[in-house]
Amino acid sequence: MRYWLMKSEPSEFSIDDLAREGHVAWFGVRNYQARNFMRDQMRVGDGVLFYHSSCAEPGIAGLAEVSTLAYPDETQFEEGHYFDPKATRENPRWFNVEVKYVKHTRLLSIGELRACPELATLRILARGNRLSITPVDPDEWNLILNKMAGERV
DNA sequence: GCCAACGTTGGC
DNA sequence: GCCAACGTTGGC
Repeated sequence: MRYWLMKSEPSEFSIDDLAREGHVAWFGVRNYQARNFMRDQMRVGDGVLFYHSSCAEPGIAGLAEVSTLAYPDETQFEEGHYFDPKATRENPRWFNVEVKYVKHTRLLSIGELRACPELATLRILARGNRLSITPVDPDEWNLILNKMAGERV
């Protein structure tokens, strides 16, 4: 069992949307590293920190769980923003898992995460990080869950 | 809107 | 296979 942090712009898809819909196909990832994480390493039941990015209050807003293995991302075959002319059904290039809602949490802002020395290793806090999907260490996961349960300092 | 940082592209 | 140019990400 592994742990992950997955970014989403709440104007596109927020934790509220996930709560309403129950689960979602994580389509549209067009970065090879992020794809490889989904395709090669994600397993059903993996824990997910749901992160709101590019918004007024960036931070971890909830918990989710990987609910399917990766399969070819349908949007690569369809006309539109995510279309990839080099992808074929025989040779798909992009994959997605599905993720299901677990719960809302209090918002752990990026500022609060940064302020915690034990979380300095969190990939999302690394300089210049842009990956939309990053692995989270078990220690980091436990610490973050504890912080969610506690009061903001 | 700015801009640093990074990934991707394509000419050579 | 190098590397400059370009596009994107995302916090501020």
